[in-house]
Amino acid sequence: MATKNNYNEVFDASMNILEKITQHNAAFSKSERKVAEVILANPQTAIHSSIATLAKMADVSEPTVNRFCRRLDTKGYPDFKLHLAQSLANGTPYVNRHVEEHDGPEEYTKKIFESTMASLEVARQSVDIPTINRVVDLLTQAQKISFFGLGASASVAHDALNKFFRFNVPIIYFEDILMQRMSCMNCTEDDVVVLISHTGRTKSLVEIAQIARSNDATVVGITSKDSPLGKECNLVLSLDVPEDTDMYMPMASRIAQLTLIDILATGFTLRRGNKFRENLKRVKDTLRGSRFDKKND
Amino acid sequence: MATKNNYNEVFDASMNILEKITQHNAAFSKSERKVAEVILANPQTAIHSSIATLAKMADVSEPTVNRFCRRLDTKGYPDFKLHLAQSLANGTPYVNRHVEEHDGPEEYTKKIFESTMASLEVARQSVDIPTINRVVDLLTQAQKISFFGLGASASVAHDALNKFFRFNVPIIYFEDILMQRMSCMNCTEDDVVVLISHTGRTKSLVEIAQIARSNDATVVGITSKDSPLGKECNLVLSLDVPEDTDMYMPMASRIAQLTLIDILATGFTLRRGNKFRENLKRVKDTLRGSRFDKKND
DNA sequence: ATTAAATGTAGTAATTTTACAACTTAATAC
DNA sequence: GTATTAAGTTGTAAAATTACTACATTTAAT
Repeated sequence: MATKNNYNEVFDASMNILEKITQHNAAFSKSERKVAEVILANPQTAIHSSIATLAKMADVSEPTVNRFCRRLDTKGYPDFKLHLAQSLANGTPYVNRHVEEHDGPEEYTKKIFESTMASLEVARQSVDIPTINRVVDLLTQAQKISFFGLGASASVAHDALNKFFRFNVPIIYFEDILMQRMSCMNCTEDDVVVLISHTGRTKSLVEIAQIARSNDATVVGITSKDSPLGKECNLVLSLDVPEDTDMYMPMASRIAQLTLIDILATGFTLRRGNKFRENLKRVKDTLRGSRFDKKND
Repeated sequence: MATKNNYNEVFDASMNILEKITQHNAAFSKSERKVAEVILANPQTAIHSSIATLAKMADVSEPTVNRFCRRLDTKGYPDFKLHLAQSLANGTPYVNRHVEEHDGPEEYTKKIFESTMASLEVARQSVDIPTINRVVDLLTQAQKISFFGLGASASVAHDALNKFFRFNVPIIYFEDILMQRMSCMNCTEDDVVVLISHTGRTKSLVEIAQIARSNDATVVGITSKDSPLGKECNLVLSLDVPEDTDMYMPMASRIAQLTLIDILATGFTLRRGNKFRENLKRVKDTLRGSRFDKKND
């Protein structure tokens, strides 16, 4: 029981207290709302104030502030301050992170960095570790690995090619739909096909999944679990990243997918051990010839 | 002088307290080190403990804990707890983020996500906003935009193609070195060439920069400022992301580059205004035909 | 052996929390 | 419509917890 509570505590800590305050607003009493306003107006001041100062600022009594804290599932005022401090630490994630029309370069740069980091955090929490482990297992045992994606996900597949190519394993990558199909028709049961699609609704990718499976290949989907593509896959690595629909471009999901590729590549090298690490180093060294030496410029 | 102190305070605040503890280790006294150990061993417990409990855990007296806090430039124990809470909120960035040989899937997944987020934070702080603004300016006025990269940066260029293609502006993208060269020979002064390279030492890319400039095109480098490539560019967008050399693969830098592409694309649409937004929506709508409808599955 | 630094003890000050009383509001009966 | 009561809200004052200060003691260094 103590463990369970502890877990919940951690979970709550990851949730933003400031958002919680705004959401909880209706359930507050008149005086509690006064406290909420003062805190939301200047959270930075709040964490450096004592309960007495804050009570004065909100023009309420000290116990009211205390009751306010408890209503938000904190142990009391000091605990509330701790939660508040954590919320403020995460690059002010309570403010609107969506880019707006009148935003200048400073604003949109900040917002995009922050929303990207936020979606990585979400992705991290949603990703299923056992599945990652199984996929790494499959990849290390595969005789041939294919990476296919279309549109924005094509560049993710491209990146996967770049990474896995260094492992000295046969890697297949095509942008062309027909080539992808033909390649899958030649699959065997020792092959792994990784299909990348944020929505999981791209028709030709779903078809490719079917072709690959009918040839006994193992199909891994980096896509949404309940999508048509997801249903056709042997294993699905899903990333619950809320997509920024404002911009009509997949941004956050693609970064999360790339990070997942990094993770798979890392898992791959770790599984293969030191011998393979040396191989990586050798591949890197061969690139030297095409580069300017660091010391000669 | 007051300003300078203020700046340092801001700097210190943004700096992780846990890292500060480890770095400061030499300056601690014997008992203070005991306190440091207890906190580093279990920071989550520390923020929920009173000064008395913590003192007992470290087997020292309460004032020692208090002195320990002050030595780290905090006002006292409660203030220290606030800083500690903030540090823990940022995805525990104090722990060793480098993947190690014996790491299991849970560990390396966590570490890669965290190090990716951390490098985005570093990138965000290092990026030069006025340069971004100028690059967006150039891109909106360009008659033709080219994106070139090699190796790992090729997929970044690929991604840029995907994004900017939707803007209905002539976009050039080649993976082939010779095609890149030929393309640059046909440049005019209204063209913008964006070259992507983490190291900035890839010979053929430097040559391409020279060719493009000799044809009066504007060359933008997403690369390191002092690199051979950087020196050949009209404008350089540098991202000071410390690369993970352990894995012999560029990971963090590429994510930062992609985020930068997102930012440029966003800046581009914002500059072009609403008329262009509609165009984006149109491009997105045409994709519908190749997709399974969300309601029909 | 002397001095400076480090650590702990005990008392004090600050802060938070609790218990209870006063007040407000809303609902029901008259 | 007014009185009555009950539930909920807010504040006061005292208790409990927590953190801090001054000073004494110990430890280490020269």
